[in-house]
Amino acid sequence: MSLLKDHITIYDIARRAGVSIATVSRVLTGKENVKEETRKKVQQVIDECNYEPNLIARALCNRISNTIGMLVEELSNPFFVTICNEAEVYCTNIGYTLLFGIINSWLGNETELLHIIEKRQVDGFIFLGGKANQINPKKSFLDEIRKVSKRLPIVFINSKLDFANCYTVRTDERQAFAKIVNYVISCKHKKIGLITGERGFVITDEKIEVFKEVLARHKMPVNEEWIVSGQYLIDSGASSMQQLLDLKDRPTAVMCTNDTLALGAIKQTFLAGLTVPDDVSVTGFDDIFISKHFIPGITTVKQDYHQLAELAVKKILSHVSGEHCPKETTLDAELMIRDSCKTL
Amino acid sequence: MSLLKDHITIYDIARRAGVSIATVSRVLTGKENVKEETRKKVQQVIDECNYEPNLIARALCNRISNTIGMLVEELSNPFFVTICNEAEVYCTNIGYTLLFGIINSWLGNETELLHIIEKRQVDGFIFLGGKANQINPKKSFLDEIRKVSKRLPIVFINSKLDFANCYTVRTDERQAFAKIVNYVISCKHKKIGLITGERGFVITDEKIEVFKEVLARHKMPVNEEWIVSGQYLIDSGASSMQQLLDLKDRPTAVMCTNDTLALGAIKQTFLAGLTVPDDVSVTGFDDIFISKHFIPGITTVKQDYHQLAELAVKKILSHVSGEHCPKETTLDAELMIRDSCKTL
DNA sequence: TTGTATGCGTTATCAC
DNA sequence: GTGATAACGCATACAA
Repeated sequence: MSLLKDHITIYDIARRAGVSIATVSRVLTGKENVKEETRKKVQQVIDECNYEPNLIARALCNRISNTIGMLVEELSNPFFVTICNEAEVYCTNIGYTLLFGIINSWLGNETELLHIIEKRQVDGFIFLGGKANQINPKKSFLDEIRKVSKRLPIVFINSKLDFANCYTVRTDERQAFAKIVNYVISCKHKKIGLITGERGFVITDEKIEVFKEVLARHKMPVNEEWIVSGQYLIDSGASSMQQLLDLKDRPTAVMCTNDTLALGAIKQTFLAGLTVPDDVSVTGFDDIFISKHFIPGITTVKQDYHQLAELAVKKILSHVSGEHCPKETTLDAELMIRDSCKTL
Repeated sequence: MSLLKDHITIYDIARRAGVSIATVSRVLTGKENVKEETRKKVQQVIDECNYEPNLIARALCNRISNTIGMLVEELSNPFFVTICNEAEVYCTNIGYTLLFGIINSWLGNETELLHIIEKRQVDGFIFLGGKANQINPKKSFLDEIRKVSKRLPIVFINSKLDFANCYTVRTDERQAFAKIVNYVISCKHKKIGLITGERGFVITDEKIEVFKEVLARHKMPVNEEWIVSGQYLIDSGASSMQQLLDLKDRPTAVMCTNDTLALGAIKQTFLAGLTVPDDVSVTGFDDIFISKHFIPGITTVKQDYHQLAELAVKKILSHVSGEHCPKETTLDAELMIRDSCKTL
């Protein structure tokens, strides 16, 4: 039985210091005035005892837990992990703690996971991926989000739901993808293919739109046969690529809507006995950590992971402390030119 | 001000159901007897109101938070992430929540991070990597762990510290590494090199020992020049490989103490104009997700991520509930033969 | 400047 | 089988 943790409490400190618990609490929070002399004495006792306030008790008392729920689609995706990492580090530094919920791995549904975490009295939620990323989320999901958002602030990373206390931090993916499409075109490619993940998601459909728009702007025809959609998995990227390679008239450059797909596409190209970028150029999106180490280094677009994460947390904090903060913040992305796409 | 969350409490339920809060609490916990009729009535009100008990209050009352602190060295390492993912999912399913602390990214030191998390009244700690993995951790660190372990159970994944409430779940890395060394030898390689991460860590030094032992058992001489140590980073694996390639008499197979190093080693081999496995064979350890997708697929050893994570959590639970549980559990690993190591 | 008393939302120990 | 009531550890309004 380890229940008996016989922790030191504020009462112990008060007794040893010869003051009331109110005074101890005052030096703890540092908000109210305490005579310097007594403050010192109390602080000394605190140090001697290695006393640490019980954050659970404090949370119950304050109705603020200094805790944020983070619902992330999939930790196995390097893009998501990096953001979680950044968010976690930032939170730790400001005395917050993240409670993670991993959507895809959880057997129940997304809103159920939301409730499980909400029971722990988080001060807000951050959404990264998941249903919030769908073009047309189910009404039941939207209703639930709307209800929760009445109680707590919610921040969406790279997606957007327009309810009262909902915020968004996102990369301007339209602009970012336009950037890389333009780059590929500038490499003199006339026959450009596109491999995507699941349709019906913002991160997919937006890029398909942009792809077509930019080609149109350059008076280049869009060959629908060269746009192949699958899932956001390496194997899916591979099979999509094979599909393109099998074409009689195949593209000289294949763009992918994320790096995971590009990884699969490049792999498949090699397996087919061809080389990237000599036989076919490939590009990605996100700049996950392995992209610069892959062979060849993947030309892609780098999102500002750090800002994405930090701003998401900051929006929650602002909301909680009653400060005004913009509902939506958009970030730029950077084109990372490496070796997987060559100039013809 | 969102402080006013006007949550529904157990009092509201009690009032609406016409019973006392004690009765509501009874149906909530389900431990004590309640007349079926009143139980139904109360449950109905609970459902109608979508009432969810406040876990913060419950934790304060029970002195059990249903929360576990997980200190992980580095979330950017795919090996660690996978374990965290597994642990998180298992915890969610049993009503627990993990509080992560990311050691390397945290500016302070490891024990400070430990205290930050302990303030949240976690029921135990899981350590993954970090100083616990060192062969000779500093005394100050050991003292701190010993102190904390008097209050809370601690589980080490793939490392071991021998204090009262400390547990260990680990892959038998000695046996596992011996397995792959034997495999490489069985591929007729006579000249085998070894690339490692930082010395002074269990995961490194143990493998070096095993490497030498197995070679000796096969009456093969150990060439110290072929053992090159660096850090557990892709770039380090790359530069170590270059060092080996620069040798007049170089090995035909290069083993790495983890997959990250193998990634770098293979990359560098290609950059040097050579190919894996035709010019040099390479092996890894851990089987991170990208290893099977790399070109060539990396021959490596797969740890049982799922068991590693689940058993760690279970040991905490057992300890908390006063059940006996073995101090140490050892798991087997599986040799994953792919394409990066060929038979001569 | 400091102390007393109350509340935060539960669970658990008593009585009844 | 059920209902008061006292913890749990802290912050704070109000008094002194």
